[in-house]
Parts: sequence; C-alpha cells; structure tokens
Amino acid sequence: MKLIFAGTPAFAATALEALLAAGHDIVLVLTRPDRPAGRGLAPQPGAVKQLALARGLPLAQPATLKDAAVELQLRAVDAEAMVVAAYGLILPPAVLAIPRRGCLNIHASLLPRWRGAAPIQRALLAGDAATGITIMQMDEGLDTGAILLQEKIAIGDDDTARTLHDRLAALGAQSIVRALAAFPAPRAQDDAQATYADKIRKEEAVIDWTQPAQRIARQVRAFNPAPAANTTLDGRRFKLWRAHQVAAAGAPGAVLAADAAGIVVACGDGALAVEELQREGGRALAAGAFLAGFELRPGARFGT
RNA sequence: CGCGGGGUAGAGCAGUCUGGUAGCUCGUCGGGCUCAUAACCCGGAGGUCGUAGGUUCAAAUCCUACCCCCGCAA
Repeated sequence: MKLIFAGTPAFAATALEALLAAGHDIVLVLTRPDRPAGRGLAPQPGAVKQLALARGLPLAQPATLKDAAVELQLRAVDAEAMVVAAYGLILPPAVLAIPRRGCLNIHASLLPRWRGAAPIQRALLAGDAATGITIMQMDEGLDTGAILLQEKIAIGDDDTARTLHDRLAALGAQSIVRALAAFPAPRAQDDAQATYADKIRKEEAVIDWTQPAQRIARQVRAFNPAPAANTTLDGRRFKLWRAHQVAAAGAPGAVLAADAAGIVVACGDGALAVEELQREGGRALAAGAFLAGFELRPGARFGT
C-alpha cells in the first residue's frame, strides 16, 4: 500500500520498520526538523530520520504542515493512507483529508484513557494495572478519533517507562500492520471516559519525601529513563533509577539503612529502598557499588 | 565554541591545588575465630594512574593535544 509515514523518535521508527518489513510502499517520510540537543547543542536527527536515510526513503522535515507547499507535496505522492506515530506536529484538517483512506495514528494507551502527549508515564504514575495500543482514525481533536483496533498489555511491578515504551512500540508496530491489512470498522470513543496525559514537566520528577512511598516508587518507574526521579543531598542532585516500597518509618527523607540491598529512605508513609542511583557527574550505580565510594553519614537526609 | 563534573587494582572512590614509597571500602585468595555464617580478626595477590607528547633530577600530581563517561541547560 502506498503510505506516507509521519513520526520522529524511536517509538515511531519501530513502526516504520515493521511497515517496510510488511512490504508497504513508503512514498514519503515526514519527521521533525533536527533540533539542537545534547552537550554542545549539536542538531540531533531523530530515530525515524536515521532509519529513513539508511533505507533511502524520501524524507521531508517541514517546520509546520500548515503550509501550502507542504500540502501540495503530500497530495503529489498520492498515498492511500498516512500513518502517524509520535510525530510532534499538528496535522491541520486540510492534511488529514489528503490520503484517500485518511490518517491512522498509533497511540500508546487504551483510548479514551490517556489522550495526549505522555500516556506511558501517566499510566505508570497513576498505578494503572494495564495499558495498551490504540490504532485510530485521526480527526481534528487531540486523540479523539474513532478506534479501529486496540491491544492490551499488563503493567508489571517492575515496569518502567523504558520497558513499557519498548513493549508498546513493538505492539504498536504489529498493530498498525494488522490494521492496514484489515481496516476494521471504526467505532467512536466514549468521550465521557476520557482522561488526559499532560506532558511531563521536569519539576514533577523532583521527589517530595513527605509523599507516600507508593507514590514515590511510581515516580521512579514513570520517570525512568527521562527525566529521572531526583532528589538532593547537601545541595547535590541524585537521580533514582530503581527503588521499591518497604515497610519502615522515620522522618521524611531520612536514611534509615544503607547496604548492598538498598538505601532505605523514610517517606511520608512507609519507606523507599533505593536499589540503583546516580550522583551528578557519575554514572548509575547499584546501591552496593555506590556505597563503596560514597560515605552516607548516619542521619543523612535527602531533600536537603 | 552553551555551563560543569569525571576517567587511579575486578567494582566504587580518595590522593592532584602544595611534584618525591600507590591509599580506602567492597570483591577475590589464604589463614584464624566460631556449633555455624553473607558476621568478626589476621595476612596475600591484583594497578602501563584514559591516550600521546612536553617540563623536571623526579609526574597520578604541572603544561599541550586527543579519546571516552556523566550532570545541567536546550
């Protein structure tokens, strides 16, 4: 099938790879312009761009789709459908109407729950027991289109945004291939059940030790690998990569125990056993290795 | 040239400012103690100090270039 593909990061690249493997004819790849990122502020191409270049696919990186020239280009390739996954740009109504069979979106939640930018992290933060992939027919609203297909997966106690992302990317890739093969009849979303997954603000990843341990444990999982749940000690920042809730009590932020099994920190309700952490300038370390070279004085208190 | 921290024994770190015997915690190996042990005590092995060059009687330490890792910001 002649397709336009629009996407930018790894989540989208996984889908693009599956579409190619399924034999689809990708007549144009849209991806966001390279943005200055990382140390040195060098422009970084997204995963989709790298894949498109490696496969020799036609590539366009418009800054906006609300542009007559871009619209002409999209019309000219005469695609049957457009697949959109984590693209990062708004598709105006005029663009949505271009492909004969419209635009299909791969969304990483069971819509109408978690419409919006950060469905994976929000599901983890909320403590959801399950999430999944929705393939929907895009309309003008924010993730409000009719549903063609949904696939559900369980969220495990050890799942992080990274592990969930990877599983959902694979599931999304598989799902879009199936949806294109069958084009199931769309069914409307129940707007009354809708919830919104706002973008993650980095302040949300700063740990408030007066919160219950359960909530902090969810922050750690939801914000791994980015932006990383973090706290401070004597003004220096520490990222927490792995932790679980344990039964213990003390002043919020106080270190109750520290050995290879974990650094136990008191929370507002219960305590958190930190299994892997990272200090400024250093790499992520398991609790045992961290403690070998960092003296955690008795009475140390995080959040200071 | 966005700002900053770092690379030293298998792991994690101190030592660098003020050049002069390679140090700590853990691991590992051997011995001891013990009913026993991941506990405790004693002892040992293990390091081209990121790479290349320079200064010096002498460089982990000072100078120059390069490679690699990480935090901030975006």
